[in-house]
Amino acid sequence: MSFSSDYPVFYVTVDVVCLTVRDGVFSVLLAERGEGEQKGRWALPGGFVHPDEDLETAARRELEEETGVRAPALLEQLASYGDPGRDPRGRVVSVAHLAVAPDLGDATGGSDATAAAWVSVETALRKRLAFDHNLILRDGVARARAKLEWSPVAASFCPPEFTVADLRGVYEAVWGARLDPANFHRKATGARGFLVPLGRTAGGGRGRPAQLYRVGSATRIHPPLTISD
Amino acid sequence: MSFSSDYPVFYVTVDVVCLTVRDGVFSVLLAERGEGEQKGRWALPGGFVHPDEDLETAARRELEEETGVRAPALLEQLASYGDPGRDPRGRVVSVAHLAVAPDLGDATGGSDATAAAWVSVETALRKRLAFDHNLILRDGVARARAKLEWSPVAASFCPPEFTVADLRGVYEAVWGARLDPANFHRKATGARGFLVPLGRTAGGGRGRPAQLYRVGSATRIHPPLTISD
DNA sequence: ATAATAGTGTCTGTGAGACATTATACC
DNA sequence: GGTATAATGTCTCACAGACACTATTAT
Repeated sequence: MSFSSDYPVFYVTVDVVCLTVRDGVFSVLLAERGEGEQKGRWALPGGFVHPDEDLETAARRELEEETGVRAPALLEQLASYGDPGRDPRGRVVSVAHLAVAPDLGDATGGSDATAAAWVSVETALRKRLAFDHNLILRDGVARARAKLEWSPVAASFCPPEFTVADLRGVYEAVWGARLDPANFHRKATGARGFLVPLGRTAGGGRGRPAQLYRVGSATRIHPPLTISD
Repeated sequence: MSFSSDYPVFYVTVDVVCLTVRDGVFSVLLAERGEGEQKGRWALPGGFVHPDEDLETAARRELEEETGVRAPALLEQLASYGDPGRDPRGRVVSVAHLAVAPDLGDATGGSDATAAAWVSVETALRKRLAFDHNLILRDGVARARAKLEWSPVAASFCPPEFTVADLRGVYEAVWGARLDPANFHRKATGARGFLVPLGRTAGGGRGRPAQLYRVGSATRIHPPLTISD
């Protein structure tokens, strides 16, 4: 280091808003805090960035260590939270990330034996989470809802092969709205580069079997799937 | 502080991508670095966050100290940049901000006597800026271009009272595209809550005098002003 | 009058939403 | 056949883009 010793010093953490849809319920991954500050309170998974680690790597590592969730389909930076006093132990800036995963079943907890659980977003927002994690969660949820309109992020909530009805279920759960199946089908399959048909059908349903798709390479879906005004 | 002494320690800075439109040219505010690291190279204005200051306040302070620009019409967080090695002096995380200001005339430089100048975005992106500021600038420009579609941010590039032609000039400069004046007029004035007519006209132009407007209270413009496909 | 810019009208194509209709499975 | 879901077709309305046209100023 070549900074003089009177430069202000900070601690930097990452926190992860990890979202999924489980049985039609829009859910977020929470970890119960063990020993130390805010013990026993629920919080977003996260922790201190290591000295030689970039921010995204730290987010991925903390997510797995605290909750056992590996390799989410999407992980991107959300925003940073650095108000003085947001952590009573010192000056901590947290770089929050947004992760999206398909339904992975119950959370097992991570290698450091903290408890982890999927909680419905509605419930989580009503809880009193640790630090400023209510604010971070609100921002993450808002980002996810907005991104559904113009990005293929909905497919990140689904397994690699999925039906149009699966995808519609994601939109309905995240937006908390009912969508017309017929119009949704036409719009989703018509958005260029969004869905790639696999030529096979899904079994197990009650009616006519649905085509299977995988997500295409487009980074924006066009025209966007607008949430009804 | 109650962290044990072996927690990793970081320095936290803010950098500001401050954008404007000057005589039809989409421009960014750069500062020439004085003594110290990367001396003589152009950089985004920014600096270290003070111990008791929140991030947005720090961004506002650094912008004024280094360039003399006060109270931009918009200042919001952009993203954080924290790769190990992005600053050779130590582990520095920079929280970048996006600012938008109307044309303020030539930059005078700030109280600490560094040089500051408005540079066309095109030129700035071709320069080799300090640290990872080329990346930050790219991200800021992309954010601004995207926000024009659905937010009233274009008005932040204008003085408090402006004409529809002024506003169109912002879109054309930022997007680098020509827009049909007739259709733009209909869309801009038709977007609910975007423009508030003042009932007065602007003088000085060559043709029929244009109505003056101020920006409305809407946070999203609807329907959006889409950039032509 | 001419030029220049502001602002409106009109036409056409695309897409959204409502909803009817057909297709294909299980019971 | 009855029911459930997938997928397509049809109709109407709103809006985007192209562009003709009118309005109001300066020279």
